[in-house]
Amino acid sequence: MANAKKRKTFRHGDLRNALVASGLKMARVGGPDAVILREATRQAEVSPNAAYRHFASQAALLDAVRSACISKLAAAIEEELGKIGPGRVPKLFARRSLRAVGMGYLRFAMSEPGMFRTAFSIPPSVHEQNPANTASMGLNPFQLLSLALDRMLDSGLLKKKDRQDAEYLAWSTVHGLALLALEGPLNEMPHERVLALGERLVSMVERGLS
Amino acid sequence: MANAKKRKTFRHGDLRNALVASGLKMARVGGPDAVILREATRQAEVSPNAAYRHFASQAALLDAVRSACISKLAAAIEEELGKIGPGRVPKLFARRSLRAVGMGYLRFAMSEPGMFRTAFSIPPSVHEQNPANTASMGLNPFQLLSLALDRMLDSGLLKKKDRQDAEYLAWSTVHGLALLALEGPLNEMPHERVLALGERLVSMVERGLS
DNA sequence: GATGTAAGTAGACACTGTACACTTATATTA
DNA sequence: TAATATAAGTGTACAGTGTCTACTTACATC
Repeated sequence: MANAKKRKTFRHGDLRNALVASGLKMARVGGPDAVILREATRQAEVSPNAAYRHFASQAALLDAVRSACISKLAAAIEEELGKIGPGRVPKLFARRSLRAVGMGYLRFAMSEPGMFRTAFSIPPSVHEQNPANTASMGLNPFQLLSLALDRMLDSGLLKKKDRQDAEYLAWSTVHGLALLALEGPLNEMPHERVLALGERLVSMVERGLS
Repeated sequence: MANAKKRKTFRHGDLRNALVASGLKMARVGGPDAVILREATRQAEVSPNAAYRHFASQAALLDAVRSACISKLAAAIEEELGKIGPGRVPKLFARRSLRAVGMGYLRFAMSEPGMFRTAFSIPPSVHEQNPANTASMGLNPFQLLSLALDRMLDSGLLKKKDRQDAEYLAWSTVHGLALLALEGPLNEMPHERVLALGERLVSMVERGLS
């Protein structure tokens, strides 16, 4: 935890990354409101104002932390996608893709609530292609969802007229459940039950979209 | 805005309500984070610590403000429910009820983002029957949704086996869309378009639930 | 009319973000 | 190599926040 090596040089060397790492740690534990600039500098054993050489404000630091969180989310979804086979039967493949995205999203929300809340705490533009938001496939969570929906379309499970804006409909459902469970009235519901609801939810989307 | 009558008595007389009213005003403009205790006391022309005679902490004040927000949401949903007729045709009535609840919810979120965000900023228990959360029908938003779903069940639109926990599924969808639009990546989407998506979403729920 | 108590005030403290002026050591250049 | 420009640190200070402790005021009650 504590940076073992006491800095002997005047320069820190990697302060920006150190601050983001500390911020991410705080976000993980307490969500966006827990990302506190002074604490980050404290952990880096640096004066508070040193942060201002790398971030214009604590909001800017939080921005960087948020990107890191979104990237972790993308990674979680990718992992879920990776679990399904190569997809010889198109319709099955498409259905499993959609399910993987939805459940990967929910599972991340349940296991990393702080990061999840941070990821969505402040409006980043959907279409902004921030490389920091992606994982190994180079796609952000939204784009991974689009991918799954395209598979639905290609396999004939989704009609062309229903494809438009389907991202938003699907996204709304899992995002809503995640937030109700994390910082909403369902926060006392056990995670397994939330995930079970998630399964029903994804099924509902599958049936309801077309 | 400014309380015209300068208090001549030592006692304020109605400080608790004044603080909640100020808090509500702040929440309306800036969401939960804008509810600032000292500012509330300032508006009431009272010393900061006077608040502590009525609230144990600023979190307690925020709690009261949140309840007020939830109550406003319930009122908005009730209004939407009131617009549909007395319901001679059961299935039509049920469908319209569900739609009214969903769209009332979304419309409130779009027109009163600050209050909406405040309403869901911190976990209140679902089942706690706080009278402060209800409007004229004595039902909180969740219970209004249950009512609509019961109408679906009674009219035969929903099978008994699908009725269980259907609240959570339906709620997730509109809640998710609302938050994506308010403080999520869809915050640049025009409100009319969000509401249009909402219509599709409610249809999806209707088809997907059963 | 004395007195207990609810509702206010006064002052202090730790914590936050951040502005301004300063210093230090590295990088660039003459 | 020596001079210097600059990036990356420090120190001090300030306003704003929530909240603790001790004091005061005036209403209610006996």
